[in-house]
Amino acid sequence: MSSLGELMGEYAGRVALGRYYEGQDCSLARALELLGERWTMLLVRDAFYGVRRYADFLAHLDIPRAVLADRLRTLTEAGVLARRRYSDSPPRDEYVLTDRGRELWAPFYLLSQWGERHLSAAGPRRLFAHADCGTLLDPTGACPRCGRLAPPEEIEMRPGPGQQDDHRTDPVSQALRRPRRLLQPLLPHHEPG
Amino acid sequence: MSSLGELMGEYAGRVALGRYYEGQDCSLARALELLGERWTMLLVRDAFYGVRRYADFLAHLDIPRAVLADRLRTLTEAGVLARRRYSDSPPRDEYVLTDRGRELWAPFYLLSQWGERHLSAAGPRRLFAHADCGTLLDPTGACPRCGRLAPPEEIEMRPGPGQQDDHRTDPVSQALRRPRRLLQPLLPHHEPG
DNA sequence: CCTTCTGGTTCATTCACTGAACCATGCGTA
DNA sequence: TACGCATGGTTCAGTGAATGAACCAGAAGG
Repeated sequence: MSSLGELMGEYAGRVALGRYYEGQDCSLARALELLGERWTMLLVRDAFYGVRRYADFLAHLDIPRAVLADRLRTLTEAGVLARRRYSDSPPRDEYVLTDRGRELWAPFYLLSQWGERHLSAAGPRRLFAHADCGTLLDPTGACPRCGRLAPPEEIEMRPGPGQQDDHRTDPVSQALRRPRRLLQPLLPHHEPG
Repeated sequence: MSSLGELMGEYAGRVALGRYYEGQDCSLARALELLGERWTMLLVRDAFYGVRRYADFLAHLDIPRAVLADRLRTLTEAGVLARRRYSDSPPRDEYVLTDRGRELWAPFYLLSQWGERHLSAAGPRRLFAHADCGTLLDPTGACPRCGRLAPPEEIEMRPGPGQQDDHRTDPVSQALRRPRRLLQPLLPHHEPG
């Protein structure tokens, strides 16, 4: 349906509706053609939280199956996610963030913090701390103690005071309410790669 | 059609399709309900570039008029943009970023830089420099010389080597190809209040 | 009175998302 | 061998949102 080559190449006059911003010669428009469709950013967010499997995305997002399959395909073709086999005897694949995908942490964190400040009635639902030293990150995503931006691998997510607003009962949501390191697989179902 | 109150309040079971992510108890989902619709983020980007008037957004974005009117209404109700009268004798209004809107600079800049690194074939189309000292910003949006994040008011935008890929001929695009301070009105049409 | 500028609204068409049903593979076990 | 089930999809009719062209209205200006 869509490939990175198509995304980076010439597509003058080809598609007029939907995901493309043809006339916009702008890198933000390019990023939004990939990430700006409905559900896509939430899917990447879940990947940071450790969700890796089709069924787990489905349980946590209430996303239509067809849309989920399409988004996983698009993000994989764009090199944001990688599809990886973690089991052979039942053949099972998982989707994990690539380096390119992990670089999205900072913009996602900042956008989320903006939403927290301006659109959330209760307090923060999730808190993010630098796992190495236990210090809560500042609104820019930096660790105040270490004085540098914390990469997602070093971040621990904890429930915050607004967590009570989370009414979801699926197993994925329950797992995500416990303190956990970002990018770590959600459940000890398997030992990846 | 939508208000900030509606956005922040309870809307359990009310809307199932379109812009809302009902089941998602997450501040990123809240932010995306407001900003994640088609065209909305590009509109905010243009506001950072100094675009303020309906006709100028229209000329620069090739956005359907009905969608533009809807997005301006939604962003204004959410307090991201403010509608301001800048002329009485022909009554004219403009849309300017509020404090809340200007806080979106950092996430937008980071997302745009990500797109620049991974989805743009040519070099950067636009360069951003700290106007006070003339130094180019680093990929996090900080001024390497001053050692701090540059707020949008202090940023100058200049054409970069990838600028040649910009084929737009409308007056707004032409104005945006010249070096300019962010948030400053696009054309000296008027002296805003 | 006629035209232009600006900032919209209306509406038929087209496209994307939704949700429910269905399908295929590969175990596990009886 | 059959049955059941977990996983990861595809198909498709129905719905809602985006598109784009046409139309509209207020206020100058000539």
